[in-house]
Amino acid sequence: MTDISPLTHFVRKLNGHVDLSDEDRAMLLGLPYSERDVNASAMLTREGEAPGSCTILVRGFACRHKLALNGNRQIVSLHIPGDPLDLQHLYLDCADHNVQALTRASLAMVSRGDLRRVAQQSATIAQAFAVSNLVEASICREWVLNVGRRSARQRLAHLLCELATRLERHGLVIEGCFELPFSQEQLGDATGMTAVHVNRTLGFMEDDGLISRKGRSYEVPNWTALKDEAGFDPLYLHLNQQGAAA
Amino acid sequence: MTDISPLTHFVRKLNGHVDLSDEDRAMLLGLPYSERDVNASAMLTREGEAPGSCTILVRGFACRHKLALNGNRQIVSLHIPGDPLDLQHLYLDCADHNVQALTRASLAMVSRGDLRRVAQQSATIAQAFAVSNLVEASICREWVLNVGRRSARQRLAHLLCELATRLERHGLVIEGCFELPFSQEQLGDATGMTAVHVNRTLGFMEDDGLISRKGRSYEVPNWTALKDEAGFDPLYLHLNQQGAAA
DNA sequence: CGCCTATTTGATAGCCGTCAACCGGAGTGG
DNA sequence: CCACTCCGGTTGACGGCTATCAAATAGGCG
Repeated sequence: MTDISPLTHFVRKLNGHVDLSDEDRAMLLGLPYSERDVNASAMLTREGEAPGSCTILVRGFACRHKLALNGNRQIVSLHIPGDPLDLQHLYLDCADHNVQALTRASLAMVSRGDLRRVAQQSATIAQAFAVSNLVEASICREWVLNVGRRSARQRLAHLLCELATRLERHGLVIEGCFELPFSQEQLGDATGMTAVHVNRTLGFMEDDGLISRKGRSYEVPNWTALKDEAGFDPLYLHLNQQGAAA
Repeated sequence: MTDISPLTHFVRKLNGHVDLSDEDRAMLLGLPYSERDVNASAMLTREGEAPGSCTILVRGFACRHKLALNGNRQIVSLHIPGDPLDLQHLYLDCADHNVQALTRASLAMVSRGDLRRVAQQSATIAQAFAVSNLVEASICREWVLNVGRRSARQRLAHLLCELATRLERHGLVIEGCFELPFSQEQLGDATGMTAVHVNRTLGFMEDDGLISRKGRSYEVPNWTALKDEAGFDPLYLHLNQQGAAA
């Protein structure tokens, strides 16, 4: 398979969940899609809407978020290239959260009908979709733990571990360095903290040598130390089944 | 269908997610199962295990929970009669959380093979399983918001609203009264608070007339007031599609 | 009646939110 | 080229919500 299809990362992700056959991969890579570029902070879905087609994040970062009464925002998941952004709408008609781009992003729009079709033609693909949704749910459970029962420093450490692990699978971590194009306010919205406290806490973590930062790129000199600090166990990411090339 | 099958509540719940045909309901109610009674706080699944069969909660209450490094526990979901407890293990091999009974409970154990079979025979049932998992994920997202961005009082108010709404569908709320057989420590584990603070906060809510309590039974004199306090919008429960009798 | 658990209440400490100000870089327009 | 603006990051002071520690009370079950 050529590596230039916008769906490559998506297929690679699915292949990490189940063992796709060559035909499965071909079928997925052959899905008709239209590309769409959006600016940073573009709203992709609003709570209560019924999205028409399914979106796959090709380039850039996005999040799901919900709002409390007082306007406080809570990010409930972060998404990297290759992540489907509304696979759940194959089965649910109404969006229960907002989806928003965090950076400039490229999207591949695939029709629900076409996705349903490939899922009907291949039980393995259907299972891959199911697993994708279930892994998202597992990550969400870990976030409840993160936000509910860990200190500010542990929350951030854990988030960094998770994102690094997920990015690594797409080759986006090089020698412990990776780029997280999130503002500190966004990091706070993901961890249930204020931007000010994110700033301070990252500063302390840097003082302690857990991380080093330059702008929004992060370097982790000692992964073991960071993971121990966070209590990070990648089990919940369900990556055990290593997929090969897409 | 007779109303005495242990699977009745389960089928009714699925029927609330999709429109099951009469044959679908008959197929589900005809699933072979073995019943099992467990004591309060019995562990049903442990993180890291690979459950053999699927469990449906027939009577009593249960929860999923995870532990932080320091031993702090976070309950990530609460379950009432009719809820499947490991439907996700039709697709995932490894449990990413613990499942534990909170009261004495009756379980219906169904083999993964049998469940897979009915899902293959009826696309509607397969969809119902998918929706069940997705609704659980939606509830989990709401919990992230709850724990991350709401005050202690709002968290408890929201939890009460959610549980009352879910219980109501099974006829377990009578004139604003319902029974929540959870200790205050468990309520704290679900909302990211300590038992002491749960106690105080419930006391203040009672002082303010939002709820009244006798032991572990709760009465809500004014639902609108409680929902306003919590910022409760039942959209995320995806109950729009009202199922009829099971 | 006695044990054990859950609930309740009090006192204290600390993490984190809030408010506010300042700084720095990127983009814009004169 | 420089001034201006804006947004994000940084730092400080202060307060409040909630955790922690501790002890007393109540309730369930043998």
